[in-house]
Amino acid sequence: MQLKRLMHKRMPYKKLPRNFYLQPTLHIAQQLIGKYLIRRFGDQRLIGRIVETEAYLGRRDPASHAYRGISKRNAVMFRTGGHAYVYFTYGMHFCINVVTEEEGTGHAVLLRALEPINGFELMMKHRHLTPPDQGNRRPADSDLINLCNGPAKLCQAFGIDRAQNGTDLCGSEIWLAQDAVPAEGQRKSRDSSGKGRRRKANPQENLRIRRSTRIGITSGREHRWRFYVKGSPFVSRGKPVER
DNA sequence: CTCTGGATTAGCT
DNA sequence: GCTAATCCAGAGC
Repeated sequence: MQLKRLMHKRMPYKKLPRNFYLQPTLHIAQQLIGKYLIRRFGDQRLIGRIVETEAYLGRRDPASHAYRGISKRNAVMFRTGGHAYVYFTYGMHFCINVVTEEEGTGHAVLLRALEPINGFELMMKHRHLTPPDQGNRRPADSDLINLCNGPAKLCQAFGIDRAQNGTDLCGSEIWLAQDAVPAEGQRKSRDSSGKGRRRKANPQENLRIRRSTRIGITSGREHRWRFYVKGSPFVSRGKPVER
């Protein structure tokens, strides 16, 4: 399989503003599909396109770390939307959430998988996938697919750990972005061809977004609060809980 | 204080 | 398909 879409074309990215993160969490979880996680790392940028998310709805969600209220571990979840909640799990892994909605709600969206867009070599190095003597070779497709296809994998690839917990995503270390598309009024074409086909500036227009139950949830009735791109080879391998 | 199991992954059968 | 690896938050006593 040729992963030609991995060739990174220079494209302007627009950082998502604070207001984006203050919308309803389920809406954000879906809207994040197709957007980008970007980390400034030294003099380069690691970029991944989000292909899988899960919503966690604070105090009313038994599967959420915020279910039992604020604590030392989850305090960042209760900040205002647009912060990064990074937690440590299974004794060795980190996962990153985007905190959403108003301060005090404890809502968040887990980033579960990314399509690597830029910075493969550094991602591979972080993931310990770089063969020592083959630095300049093009990575194998299987390695690219394995870089960010899980919540802990993408954190490792992006070098995200405890130190990034609480990072303001409206800052300049880690942020989320969308493709910068021309505003409606600035389009060149007048489209007077009579077709009447109005093309909307929608970054998700070519994506087949599906939803399912969340992965790895074993307590309570599970909700269909997971969103992913159908058919993407970059989605994680976890299985939805069906019960 | 001790105990349990987890928003996971890699490696093996 | 199964499970070890390895920390620690939260629960229970």
